[in-house]
Amino acid sequence: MARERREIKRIESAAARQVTFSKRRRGLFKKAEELSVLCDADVALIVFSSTGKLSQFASSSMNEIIDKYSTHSKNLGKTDQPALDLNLEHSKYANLNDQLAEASLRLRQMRGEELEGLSVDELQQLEKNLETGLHRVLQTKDQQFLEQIIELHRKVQLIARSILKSLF
Amino acid sequence: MARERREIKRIESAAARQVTFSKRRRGLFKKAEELSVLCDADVALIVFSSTGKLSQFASSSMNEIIDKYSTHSKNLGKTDQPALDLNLEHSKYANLNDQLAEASLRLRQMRGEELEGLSVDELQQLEKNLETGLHRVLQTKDQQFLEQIIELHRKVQLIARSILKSLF
DNA sequence: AACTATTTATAAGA
DNA sequence: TTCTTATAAATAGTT
Repeated sequence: MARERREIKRIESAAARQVTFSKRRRGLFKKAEELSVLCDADVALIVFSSTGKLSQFASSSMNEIIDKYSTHSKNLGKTDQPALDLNLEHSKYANLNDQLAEASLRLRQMRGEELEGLSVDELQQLEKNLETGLHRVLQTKDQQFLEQIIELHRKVQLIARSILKSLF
Repeated sequence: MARERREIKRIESAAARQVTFSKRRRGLFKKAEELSVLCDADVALIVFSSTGKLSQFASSSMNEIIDKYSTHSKNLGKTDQPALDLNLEHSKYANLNDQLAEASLRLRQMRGEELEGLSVDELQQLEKNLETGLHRVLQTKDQQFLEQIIELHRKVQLIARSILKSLF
């Protein structure tokens, strides 16, 4: 909604994604609050950024709304109630475990390990990711070197000046 | 945002409130989805109209997000923890969560994102890992190409033989 | 539900 | 991150 229309798909650049996230999150929370006030609605909004940071809004109490939600959606549910909490705890844990296993595998594969099961297409995707990553790392490293050189230059000049001053 | 600016306070007329609720609810859900897609965020939105009707949106699974929310907010929470087991469960869970966050960060860094905090030494280590990984991926890909070529050769020969046989 | 005059949100740039 | 500004999008009141 601005200088240019933006297609609704994942923003690849992490920096741009972060900027857009900040701006749109603010807008979304504002609209959520406005809806709750204008229309006397009960609204809960939970947002986790891609880096895992939590933001939340609740027009009343978050727990209250979540409870209300659970009751509502349970009406259409099928799970019998006895060990629901335990099951939930367990599946939560198992799910997280799965995600961790997945992430570890990806990491090992980026290090060139456990490539046996991958198709040629998957290998090529991996290659592309590695090349992009390598390119960005090199760029960042160069940038840091450059900054250090500039800083050193600055210091040398300062020293030179103070020597000159002390001489005359 | 239209013919006239509307003050953000409860709309007294039930009819007008209902109309505005419909329009704004649609807008809010659209924005919630856009944020989740554009910024790769996990978003959950629960709305109860003033008449008690439920609408919901979740970028992944509502239960999953609510679980994640519960764990997060428990970290800063005040609720007294009656059972020791729950604490144990929770710290296990939190620990796993930390590990996952760590793995995700490493993955993003291998893709060349979030390099800002890294020292030159860390960047060089990352570069070395990427080069090693890339080298191994290329080797594996070549290997697979080679195997496919050999397999094709074998098949061609089989076909050639059977054609020869059928001719004589 | 459709139509627009306006207000708001926001993408890009600084 | 914050500000600015041109433009896209949402929406209040009307039909």
